[in-house]
Amino acid sequence: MYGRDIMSTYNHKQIERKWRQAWEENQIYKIKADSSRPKFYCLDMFPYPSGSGLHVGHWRGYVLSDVWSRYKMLQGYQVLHPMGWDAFGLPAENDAIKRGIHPSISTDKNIANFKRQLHEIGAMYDWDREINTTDPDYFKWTQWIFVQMYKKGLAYRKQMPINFCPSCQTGLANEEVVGGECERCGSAVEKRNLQQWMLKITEYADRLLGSLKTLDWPEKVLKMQESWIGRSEGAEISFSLADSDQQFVVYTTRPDTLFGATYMVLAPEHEFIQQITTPEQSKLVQSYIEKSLSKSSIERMASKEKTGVFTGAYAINPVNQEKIPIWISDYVLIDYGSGAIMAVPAHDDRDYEFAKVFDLPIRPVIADLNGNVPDLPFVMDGKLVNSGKYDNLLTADGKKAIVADLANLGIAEATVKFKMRDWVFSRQRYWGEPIPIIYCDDCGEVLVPEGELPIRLPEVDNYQPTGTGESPLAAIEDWVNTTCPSCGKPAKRETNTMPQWAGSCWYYLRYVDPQNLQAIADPNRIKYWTPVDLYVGGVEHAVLHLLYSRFYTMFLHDIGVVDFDEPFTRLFNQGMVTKEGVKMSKSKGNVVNPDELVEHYGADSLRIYELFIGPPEVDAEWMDSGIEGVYRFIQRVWNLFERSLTTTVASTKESEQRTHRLIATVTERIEAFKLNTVVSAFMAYLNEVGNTTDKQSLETLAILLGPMAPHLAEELWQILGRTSSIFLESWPVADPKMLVLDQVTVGIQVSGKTRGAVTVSADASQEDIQAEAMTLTSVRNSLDGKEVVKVIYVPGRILNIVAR
RNA sequence: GCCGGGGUGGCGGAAUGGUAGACGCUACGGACUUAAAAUCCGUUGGGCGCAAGUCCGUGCGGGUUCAAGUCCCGCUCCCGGCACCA
Repeated sequence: MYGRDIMSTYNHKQIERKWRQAWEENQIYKIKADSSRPKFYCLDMFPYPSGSGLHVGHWRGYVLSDVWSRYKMLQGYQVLHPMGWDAFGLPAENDAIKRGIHPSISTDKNIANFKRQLHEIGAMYDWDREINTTDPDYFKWTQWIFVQMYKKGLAYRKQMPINFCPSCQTGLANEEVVGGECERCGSAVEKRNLQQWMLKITEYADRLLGSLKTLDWPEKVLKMQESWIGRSEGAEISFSLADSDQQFVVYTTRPDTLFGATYMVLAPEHEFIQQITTPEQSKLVQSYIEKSLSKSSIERMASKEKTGVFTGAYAINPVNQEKIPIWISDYVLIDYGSGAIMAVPAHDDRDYEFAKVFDLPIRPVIADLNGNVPDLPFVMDGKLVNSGKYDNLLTADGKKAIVADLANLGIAEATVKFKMRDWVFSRQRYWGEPIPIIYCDDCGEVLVPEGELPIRLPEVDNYQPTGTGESPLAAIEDWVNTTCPSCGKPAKRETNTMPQWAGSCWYYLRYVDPQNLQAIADPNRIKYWTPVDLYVGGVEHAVLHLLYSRFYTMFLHDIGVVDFDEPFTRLFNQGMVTKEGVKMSKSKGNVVNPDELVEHYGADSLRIYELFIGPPEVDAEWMDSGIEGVYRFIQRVWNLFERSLTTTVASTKESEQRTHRLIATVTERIEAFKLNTVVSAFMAYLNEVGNTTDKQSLETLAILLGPMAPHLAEELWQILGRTSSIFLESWPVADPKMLVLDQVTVGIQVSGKTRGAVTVSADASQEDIQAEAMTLTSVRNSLDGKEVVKVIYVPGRILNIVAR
C-alpha cells in the first residue's frame, strides 16, 4: 500500500535528519574487504583542518566523489570512500606560538568542527576508518618509511644552500617555492646554507616520468609533472685550462655546436673559480660573487639583463684547440648540470644576449637545411658548418659524432639530466613528525630502532622557531638528550621535523587498515583495495603532493609493501568555486558558508547545486539565485511523487521509453563526469513527465536520484512503500530496445541552411520525409526557381536538399 | 618566451561534423490572491515584418565539406603552469 490521501510538503530538515540518523544506525556504509565483490576505492584529498571550516568550494569535490561512490555502490561495488585529517602544519603551530596552547588541542577542536560540517554533506564516509596524520599510531609509520628509505640510502644529510622562508622560519623544498616566493605564505625566499635531510627523489626521476603515460589523469597535471621532472639528453664534456692540465666539466644538450663555443661560463658559486682567477681579475670576481650571493632568488629572477665578469683564465676547446675565455655569471645555475657551460652565442638565446653585452665573438656553426645561415641566434636544428670534418652533418648526427669522438679521447660522455632536484625534507619547526635519527659522538648518525617508533613530540613551553635553522625541539633538553641505540652512550636526537607532505604521501594505504599496530596495513587488505581507483582534489597539488606520493609509492613497491608503482589510477581535479571572480578565502572575506545553506535549503539542494553550477573541472562563480532553482527542482520532484501516489497512473510504452532514456542519459553523463548535465537531464525529464506518472517510473527515478540527493531518494523510496535502504538496490540498466523512438523529428535544410523540421514515424523513408518537407513554406520558398542537385539524408537527423 | 586550457544570449552553461542556445538563473507578461510571498502558465540571441516569413548570429580572417561552435591554416584576447635548467 503506498497510496496516501493527503499531500505533504517537502521538509528537508526533517528528512535529512532522519536519514542521517538511519544511516548511522544501520551502518550501511561500513565496509570490509570482500573478495567476492569488485571493489572501488574513491578517495578525496584529505583536508588540513583549518580554523575557518568548510566553505562551498570544499563541498564541490566532496560531493563529486560521493556521487561516484554511491553510483558505484549501486552498481554492486564494494566501495571504500574514507576521510581523514592532514593535521600537521603551520597554522596550528603559529596559533600555538601566539596563544601558548598545544597545537594538538586546536587541531582537535578544528577536526570536530570539520567533522560536523562534513556530516552535513551526507556523504557515505565510513568514520571507523578516519585517520589523522598527527596520531602517533599513524606517524609511527611515516617515520617507519623514513627509516626504510634511510636504510636504502635514499635519505641523506647534506650541508647546502637551500630555500628558506623567513616568515615561516623554515627551509622549503624546491616544489614549495613558486616564482621565488613561499608557496604557503608568499614571502620572498632566501638562500641559507644549512645542514639538511634530503630524500633522493631524483633516483626515481626516470620512473616518475616514464609511468606518467600509464595514468588516467588530466593532461594538464601530466604535463606539469613532466616539465617539473624536466628530462634532457646531452653530454658532459671536459675542458682543459689553457695553462695547466686541470679540467672542468660542462653539460650541454648541443654538443653539435661545440665549434661555435666562444667562451665559457661558471656559476658564481662554482668552486673552480678560486683556482683559476688571475690576480688582476681577482677583485672584480670576488665582488661579483658577493653581489650575486646576496641576491634573493626573486631578485635574481627579476632582472634578466646579463651580468658577469671575466676570470682572466682560458680553456681549450677540445675539438679545435682554440683558446677561449672563462667568465662567471649568475645566469648559470650552480645546481644544474655541472654549474658550468660552454657558451655558443650563435645558437643560444642567453649566450647571445651575454655575448652582445660583453662584445664577445659570435660564430655561427649551424645553418638551415639549405645551407643558409639564418638570423642569429638560431636555436633550431640544422646542418653543421664551420665545424671542420663535421661539416654538413645534421644536428642529430653531429651530436652523436662529436660526442663519440670525444668519448674515445675520454673527455666526453652522453648523459641525461633532470631539472628535478632532491627533496629538502627537514623543517625547523615543532609541529611535524620528528625525524628518527640519533647523533652519537662515537657512532655518528644512528637510526632509531624500529621497535622504538614512534618518536613522539615532547611537550614544550615555547613553540617559537629559533630562526637559526634549529627547531624549537632543540631547546627541550630531556627530549634531545638520549642514549645511542648502538653503543648506549649519551647521544642527541635529531631536532628537525618532517614536512607536511610526509604524512600525506602514503595515507591512502592506511585507510585500508587504519588501526593496524603491527604493520603499515595488512597485505591482503592492501592487495584488495589499492591502488585508488578515483582520486578527487584540487589542481594545486599537481607537482607537490602528487609527485611526492608517487615517489613514496614507487619506493614502497621496491621494498615489497605494495605491488604497483602508481597510487592513483584516475585523477579528477575539480574547479574552484569563486565569488566575484576570486577564490574563496577567509582573508578575502568572500566565503559562502554551507551551514546556512544547508539550514535553509537542505544538503540535497546544496549537493545538486554544487553539481549544477558548471562543468566540474572548471572554476565556477557562486550565485545565490542558482540554489533557489535547484530547491524548486527538488520540490517539483517531491510534488510529482506526492501527486502520483494519491492517484493510480498506469505505465505506458511512452512512460517506459522516457524512463529508459533517462537511465541511459544519466549513466552516460555520470561516466563522462558531466555532472552538471546530469542535473539538466533530470530537470528536462521532469518537464516532460507532467503532473503525475506511474509507480515504475517513480522507482527508477528515485534510484537515479540517489547519488546526487541521497536523503531525498531514501525518503522517496520509503513513501513508495519500501522498507530497506535505496542504496541496497541496483543501478538500473537501460534496455536498448526502449531507446528506439517511434517518431523522429528530422531537420530540413536547403543547401545546408536550416529551413524547418518535420516529425515523422521512425520508419519513414527518405521519400516520405522529402515529400513532407516540400509542404513547408520556407522550403518551397528557398527552392523556388532552383534545380535540385542532390539530396542528403542522415537517418533520423537531417535531410539536406541541395539546389542550384 | 615556452607549454596547457579557453572565447557561444542579459548571466551560468548545452550541443557523437547534422535543427546552435538544452537545462537553469534573471527580466517581462498573465493566472491565483483583498494584497504580497510562494506556486502555476507564457515570452525571453539580434534585426525587419500585422503575419506567413526573412536576414544576421558561437573572438577575428581564410579554408575543407552537401553541412562547421565542432575539422584544418593564420591571427587576436583571456585564464592557468613553467620560466636564465645550458
